[in-house]
Amino acid sequence: MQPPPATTRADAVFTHLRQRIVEGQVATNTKLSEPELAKEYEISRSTLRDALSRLEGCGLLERKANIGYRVVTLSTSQLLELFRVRESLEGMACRLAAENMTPAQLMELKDLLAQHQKNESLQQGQAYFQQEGDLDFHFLIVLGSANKMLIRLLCEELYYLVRMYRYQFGMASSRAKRAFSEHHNIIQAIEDKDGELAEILMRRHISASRKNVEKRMNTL
Amino acid sequence: MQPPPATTRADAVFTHLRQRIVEGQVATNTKLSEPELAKEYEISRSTLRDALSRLEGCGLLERKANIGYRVVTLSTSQLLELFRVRESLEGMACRLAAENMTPAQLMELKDLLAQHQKNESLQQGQAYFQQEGDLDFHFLIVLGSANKMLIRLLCEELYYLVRMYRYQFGMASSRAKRAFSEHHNIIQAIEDKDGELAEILMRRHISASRKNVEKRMNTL
DNA sequence: AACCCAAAAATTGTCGACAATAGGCGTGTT
DNA sequence: AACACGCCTATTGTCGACAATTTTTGGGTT
Repeated sequence: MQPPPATTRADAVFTHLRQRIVEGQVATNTKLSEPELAKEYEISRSTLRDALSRLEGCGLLERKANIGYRVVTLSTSQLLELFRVRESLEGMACRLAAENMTPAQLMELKDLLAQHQKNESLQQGQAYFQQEGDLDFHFLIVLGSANKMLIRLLCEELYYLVRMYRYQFGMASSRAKRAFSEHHNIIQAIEDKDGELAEILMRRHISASRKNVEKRMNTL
Repeated sequence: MQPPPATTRADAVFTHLRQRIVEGQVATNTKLSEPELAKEYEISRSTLRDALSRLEGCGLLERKANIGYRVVTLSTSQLLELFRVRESLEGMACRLAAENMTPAQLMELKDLLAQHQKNESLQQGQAYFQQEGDLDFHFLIVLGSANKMLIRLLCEELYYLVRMYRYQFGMASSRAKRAFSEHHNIIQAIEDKDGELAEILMRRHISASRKNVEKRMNTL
């Protein structure tokens, strides 16, 4: 079930660079020098460019003709834009998950929630794990939608951006407790096969996150 | 306001190939031979690969390591998946358009509708123009959302797929008249700055299209 | 000192060739 | 005849070098 261990050099560099960018080891808005990066990875520029073009496809890099690649900038306004996109897409994903999720997938989802509850009762301050766990939760629901296009858009494109924002803005969630209970209600709606409600709850869940960020932004 | 006339060779080939694929001149599910295509366009494989990787980013090509690029297959199930994605994304875009559209953009949108009305009253059977016109309508609304991420997802990725399906499945719309009136109501909601209603109407509009396709599929 | 212009340096775009992998073909065995 | 194995061919992955464009640098003028 693991992703195959990078059959090609470009693939390995792609994966590695993606992690570096997401974790902020390559600062946002940095212009990438192809000769420099190629030398660093000890590959040719062709191979590197292959990797870079894929990163562009993930929305992590931007490219201008005759100028080069640049790491995307994470502005607060774009973060809010991302929330809007997630609200709509994940809302739909949740509706479809309620209709299409297999019992095995649902069980996995409930296990994850139970695990979160344990973790939460053990340690309150582990914002990092909670955040990754939150993303796992959303991930499983998207997979449950059984809509390949939705899965590709969210899991292979937008979620890397989401992780990038979380790493760099590090929003320790004061919302953790409430978010957990929202997760619980969402699962209940899915279990009841109530797609309409599931969508509404997911949209509110993400919208509440967005408003939380907006509020935090305004106080700065 | 035109897109700049393809600064680079790869860009020109990208644009040209994209049109060929969208219009079905390169059949779906075709495996692309890099040497062959490079020879046809009289460019090197490197340049071609640059163009191909961008087409992959548009969702028009799929790539497997050590095997190559292949034109995506358009199945009816994937068409229905695409409708679901559009329903959620364009619903959100329409809500945001109601909030953010500039008066100039709104006027442009109303002009487009008026033009459609003239065309429709003149010639009924011009399904092709009606379809492109329909896409223009949706296009303008997405632009009005003022959400760059939404605009990129819809206008630079999904709409090429939409056009591809329309070319190949050629669904002459028996829904044209109703769709037109739905467009009218959507504009009204936007003009009233009623984002909530605008979203609902757009979702219904796309959902109705989806159901129309589903119905047609079942009769085959 | 600020500005503009030209030459130089560096970077991206493009090319053709070699290496590694996948697919097809023929042979041999059961 | 069907299947398995190994070779051969074709395609993709990777490389280094050249061409075109951009950026920097330096000098000259106002």
